[in-house]
Amino acid sequence: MARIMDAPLDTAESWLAARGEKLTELRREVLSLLLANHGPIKAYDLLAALQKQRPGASPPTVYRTLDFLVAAGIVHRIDSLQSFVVCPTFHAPHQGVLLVCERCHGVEELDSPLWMETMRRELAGSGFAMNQHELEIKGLCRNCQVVTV
Amino acid sequence: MARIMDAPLDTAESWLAARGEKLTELRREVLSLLLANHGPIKAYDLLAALQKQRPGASPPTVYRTLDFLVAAGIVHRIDSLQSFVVCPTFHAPHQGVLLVCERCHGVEELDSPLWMETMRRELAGSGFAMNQHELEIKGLCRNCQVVTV
DNA sequence: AGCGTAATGTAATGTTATTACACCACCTTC
DNA sequence: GAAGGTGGTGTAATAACATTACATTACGCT
Ligand SMILES: [Zn+2]
Ligand SMILES: [Zn+2]
Ligand SMILES: [Zn+2]
Ligand SMILES: [Zn+2]
Repeated sequence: MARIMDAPLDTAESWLAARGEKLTELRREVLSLLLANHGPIKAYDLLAALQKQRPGASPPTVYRTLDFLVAAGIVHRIDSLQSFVVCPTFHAPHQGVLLVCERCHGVEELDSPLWMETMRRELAGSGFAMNQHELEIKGLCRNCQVVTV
Repeated sequence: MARIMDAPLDTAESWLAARGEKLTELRREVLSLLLANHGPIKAYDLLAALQKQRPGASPPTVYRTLDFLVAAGIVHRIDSLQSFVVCPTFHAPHQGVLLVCERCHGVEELDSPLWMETMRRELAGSGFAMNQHELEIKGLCRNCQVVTV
């Protein structure tokens, strides 16, 4: 059961262990649901899914777990969608750019440290210290550019 | 009274007229409050301010007006702060980058079309059509870099 | 066993945003 | 100048998103 999800979960477990933290049963369930969703999910949708297997789950249950996973770098919060998505490369140091489609609400993560470094330098010139971990760019994904509707 | 605010309001009026839209009394009051605030303001804080001079104001009053002003390009919504800020250069075509300080929640708008064009091109390479009007970058402003607290 | 900290449960509340429908002002057309 | 359409606003209710505060449990350590 859920065999296909084991690898990322195990990776998360080691990743957390290296930080002195634990992937508890609750966290495992939440992360599993996040992975199963493919793409960003809203906190309350996640809560609804979680409640199917853990009836007592409440908003704090899911928000606490999300906060933890976000702090650990395993999950990213997408401000423009008020949603959460698993980072595809959380186990490796990276400077991801989150490409958020304004039409289908899909999110793609592009790792381009070189590009980020350029931006960082440009902005430093105007006295602003960019946070290199969570850059969110809105636009249209490849699919959504075609359809105008 | 409010003499200093007249110029931007008048500019907004002409700008809207050119689009076939009107700066009604309500919209004028809301925009005036936004201008008076300097920096981003939350919808419900704006509502509270508005209610002082317009007791019947309710959430739809302010959200409708904000939606209108955002659509007209006069106001920007800051996703990461769930706040709204007047665009300092709405009357001129521009491609602003919103530099959002994660500590003091200040927002600075940097107009750098050249830089934006570079980004647009880079991203187009990966099939993503960036929205050039609302790029939001998180980080620390000049003041907040000093203090670590 | 006794203690301290991390994790979770639970109830209530706070904050942000939308829906639905009523009403009015204004403009156009007949 | 009545009828009808549109845009703008009023009002009530509710939905959606997030946090606080406190109780309880799990678990490693002495
Ligand atoms: Zn990532
Ligand atoms: Zn899309
Ligand atoms: Zn602007
Ligand atoms: Zn600052």
